[in-house]
Amino acid sequence: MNSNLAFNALGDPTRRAIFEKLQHRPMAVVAIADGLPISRPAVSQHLKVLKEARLINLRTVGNNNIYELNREGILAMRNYLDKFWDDALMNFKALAEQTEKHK
Amino acid sequence: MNSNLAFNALGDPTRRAIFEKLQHRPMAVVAIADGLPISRPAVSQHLKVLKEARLINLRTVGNNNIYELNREGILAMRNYLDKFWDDALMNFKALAEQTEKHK
DNA sequence: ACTTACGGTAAGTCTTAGCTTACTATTTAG
DNA sequence: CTAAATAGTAAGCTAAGACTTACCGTAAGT
Repeated sequence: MNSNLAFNALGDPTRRAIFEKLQHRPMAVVAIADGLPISRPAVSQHLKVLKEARLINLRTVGNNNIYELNREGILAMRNYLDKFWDDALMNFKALAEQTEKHK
Repeated sequence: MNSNLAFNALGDPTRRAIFEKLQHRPMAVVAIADGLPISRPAVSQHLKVLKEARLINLRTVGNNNIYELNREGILAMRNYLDKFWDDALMNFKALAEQTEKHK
């Protein structure tokens, strides 16, 4: 699973802030950078990481680069956590049965 | 929501490795460190971060500190992603309607 | 009691990654 | 056609955090 990149991407608070900004609407880079306490190039670098993690998509309109959420990566993370917890329950159940048998 | 700590915690690849080890069964610190390419104290430090993020729990048995997954933090992350995507869809829908009206 | 195993904390080092400034390219506006 | 606006990349700095060694406590076994 390559949720690895996604977890890594959302591990940074600034990237989470950008991510949550894009929840409201797709935005151009300048708009994303507006309000954030870092420079515009720094934002570009964060966007690159989020894009490679498949958490956001790029759509170019003229000279504007519009970024928007990418359903794919977000649901992949959700599914990872779902499966993770399900598998954990399975393992714990198997472990409990084994311990029981061992008596 | 303080999934912030959780996302931060899982942002590190070593901590993800520890997290996934604990998926199989609860383990003592020495067992967790076994196989990992870092020292035992380093593992302790990672465990502290995971614990503060409510992703794992500590259970002391004699001189053994047994760590195990914490349902609370894991489901909190899952719910965060769920709600995040649902809200995004709502926003996009509202945005589309507004744009339509504007014609 | 003494020793061994477990494991958390402190202090210090060093690498990584996040940031800035500077530069370049492209596109739209006037 | 020139100017202004958008945005990505490069190079270099710096601070954060991941790691190590050393140390200390506590519990269990002999």
